[in-house]
Amino acid sequence: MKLSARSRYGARLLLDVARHGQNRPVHLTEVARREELPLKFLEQIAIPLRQAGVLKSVRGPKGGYLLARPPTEISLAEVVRLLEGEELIDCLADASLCHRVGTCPTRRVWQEAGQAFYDKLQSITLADLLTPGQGLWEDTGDV
Amino acid sequence: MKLSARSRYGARLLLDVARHGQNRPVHLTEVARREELPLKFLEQIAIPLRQAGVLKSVRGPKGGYLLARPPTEISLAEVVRLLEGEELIDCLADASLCHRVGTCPTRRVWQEAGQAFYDKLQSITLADLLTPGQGLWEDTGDV
DNA sequence: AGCAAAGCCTACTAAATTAGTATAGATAAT
DNA sequence: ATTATCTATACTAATTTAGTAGGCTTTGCT
Repeated sequence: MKLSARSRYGARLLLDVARHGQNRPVHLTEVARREELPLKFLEQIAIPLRQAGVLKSVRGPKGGYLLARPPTEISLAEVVRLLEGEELIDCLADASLCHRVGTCPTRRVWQEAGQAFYDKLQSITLADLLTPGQGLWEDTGDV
Repeated sequence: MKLSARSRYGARLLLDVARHGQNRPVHLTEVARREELPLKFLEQIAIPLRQAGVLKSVRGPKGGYLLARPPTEISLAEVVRLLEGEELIDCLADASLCHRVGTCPTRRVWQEAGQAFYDKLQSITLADLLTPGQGLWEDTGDV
């Protein structure tokens, strides 16, 4: 149970685009350099984010990526869900995997824990990460 | 990001021991049969649970496992932490993996989300799973 | 028109993790 | 003693994740 590099890199990609894409498209070569992440991997990560309407792209020279929406309207939950593959728990993703579906009391537990995870991410937007120090979410958990 | 079979099986193992280990040790052969799980895998899972004082064992014939504490005092968080390997996020587990540690605003997000996940599991005990339908935690989330 | 800089897409490979098996040993009831 | 059970380590196979490669498409610039 590890958060994948796709999600981690995806968040950093979006953050980088948010920071540098105010007035112009940001190309991935830049992001790869600044964030020290592999370009080809970033290209793969950008695609579902664009398809889902989180990023928008400009093709051709001087092209690149921009946020498709204001950073206040992009939650981390959306990003992780797109990149992580929806379901955290196998026996929830595919009921046929386990014929105990109807009675197994543990399924419910996993479902709730996964929900709690995503609920927390839902409450954090890109904008919160752009202005650290005065964040809305800074006071919610003592870790 | 998937919950591992170890955690899922571990929870079922404990539940089975809780149900059948009232008056006698439960041996893993039984559990394997009832829960349709591989015996050898269960043996591996039982070890850290015993070492952590969640299960206790009786060796020799008529031996088996018992809960080391009442089911009200065994939270799912403890079980998952023992079986899953502590940290959900690589760059939190080992700071040397990323030299941006000091400044990267995303680390904090992952930390909080992981915390939310474990907080939810912390609130659910084995006892809650033993008495479904009137559960303390049944009303907390609408999924 | 044509070159070059970008994104787009698919397929492949390598590394790591997870799931499960095998084998050998320790302990204790009978 | 024998046998049923837990204990421990090492191994293997399957799956997933991370990353690479190559070629295609679009479009600004000259």
